[in-house]
Amino acid sequence: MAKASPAQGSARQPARRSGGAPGKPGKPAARINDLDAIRVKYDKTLFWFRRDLRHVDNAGLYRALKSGGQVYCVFVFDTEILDALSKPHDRRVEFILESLKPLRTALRQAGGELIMRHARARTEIPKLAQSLGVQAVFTNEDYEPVTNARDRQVRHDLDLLGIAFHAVKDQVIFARDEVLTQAGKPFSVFTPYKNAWLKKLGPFYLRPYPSADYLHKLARLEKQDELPALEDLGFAPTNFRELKIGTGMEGAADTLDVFLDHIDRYHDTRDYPAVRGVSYLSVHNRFGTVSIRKLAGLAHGRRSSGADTWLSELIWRDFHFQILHNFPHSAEFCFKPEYEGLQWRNNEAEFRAWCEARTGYPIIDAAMRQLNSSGYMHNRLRMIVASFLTKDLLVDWRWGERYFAARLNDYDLAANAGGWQWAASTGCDAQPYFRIFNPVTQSERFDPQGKFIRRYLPELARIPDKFLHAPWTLSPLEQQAAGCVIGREYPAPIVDHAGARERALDLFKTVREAA
DNA sequence: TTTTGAGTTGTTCGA
DNA sequence: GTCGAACAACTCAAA
Repeated sequence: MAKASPAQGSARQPARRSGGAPGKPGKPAARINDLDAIRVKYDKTLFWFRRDLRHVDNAGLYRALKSGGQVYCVFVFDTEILDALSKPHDRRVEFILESLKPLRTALRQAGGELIMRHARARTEIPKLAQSLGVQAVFTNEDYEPVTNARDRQVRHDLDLLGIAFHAVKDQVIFARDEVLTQAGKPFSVFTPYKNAWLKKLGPFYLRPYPSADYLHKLARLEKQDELPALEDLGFAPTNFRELKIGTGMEGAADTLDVFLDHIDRYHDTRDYPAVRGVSYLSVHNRFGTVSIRKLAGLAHGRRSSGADTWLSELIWRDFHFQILHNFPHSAEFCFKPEYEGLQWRNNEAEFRAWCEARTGYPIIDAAMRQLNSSGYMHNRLRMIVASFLTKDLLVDWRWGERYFAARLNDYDLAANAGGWQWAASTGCDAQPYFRIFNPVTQSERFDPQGKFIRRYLPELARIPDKFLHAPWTLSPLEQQAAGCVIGREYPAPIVDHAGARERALDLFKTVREAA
């Protein structure tokens, strides 16, 4: 790698780069994605871990290590984030804690240390940077409005202290404005975005950042920070341990190994929640315990229909990130403004029934039990329950989005809001409003033997397969025989789908006519 | 500027 | 049971 003097190319020297005026679309600050573009040298830097809990192939950590002498590492349990969670039960806090342990071990084995803080990150980072006497803070960039605002403030406050702030692309292949239409505008339709994404992809973008090769540059610390206990953070244990979710890089690697055995069948098996068809890597993507470059590289190199379909899902992830960045209102408002006029029914009791798995539709209730008991829900089921809430019950997609936000281990604002708006037909590239999932048909098609339903709804164990998807169609006598009387052991359907479908079509029609 | 082709994941109805 | 059409035109992106 060519060594460049700090003076070289000072016009685009990242240390002096401004954060950009908030709200002003203009030209985004340049990002350093180039392995050879590291020009600025520092004596001491601080690397701030966030949703990138790995020391291998970590772009920001690599840049920090290559940029100078000693690198301190910190993880902040950000009270601004933790206080927004519903305490005291949140499996994600446990996932993070468990993933920090091996990360810290790896840093220690290389002679470094992971500084731990439980504080407001936006004030703690400048404070820590100053007390350590570093010249720069490195981190991997985030794409959500709230984290963007936090990072702008950190950048500003560090600037006042004369400390540089470098936010590096790490969690996506292409960020923000890297894939644009020929007119230079962001895509809002997935397929042309995907085509442009694939066209732009080259080995360069899949190359790993060899951060692990430079850990000898980690700064030594006299004092070792203890990991906070769950209770110190204001949380109590959940059933997280029983779930046996692999954590840290090792958990991600194990999960990936299993997936690679069946990735070529992904296209054919991914829609069946009773089958191990999907990757189960979403939580690792969320917390960065695996590198997206590694995943995309594996999928791209595989050349099977299964791998291609899975790569599409990874591209969807980038797509949602860039949509949120370019259309930040879409996290809270309908992407298509005319749909703000929808008169949602928003019946609280029906919403509670949906949350608590009491809708009387087995596939919906089984899915919601999976979510409530594990923090995970199969992708096909996410679509089915989202369609049911927004179309059958006519509950505002934001209610469902917030509920998922509170429960999903892999929750990510960009993908979650995008997915809900897709299901509600209010989003960019959403499904047509008349495409309304039939919960019984979907159940019959994707859980034909009811294996998934029976796993989560033992009260339906003895209902014959044929009737499992719509148990109310069983005669009262047969219900008795199966030990499951509708209205007693299992609720009657909260709504008649055929009628609800007509109701939804009418409602969406009023908006279209008003537009 | 105009034209053209295409658009994640579905359902229902009637022949 | 199988198949095509209707659902609704509309907007995006590229040529």
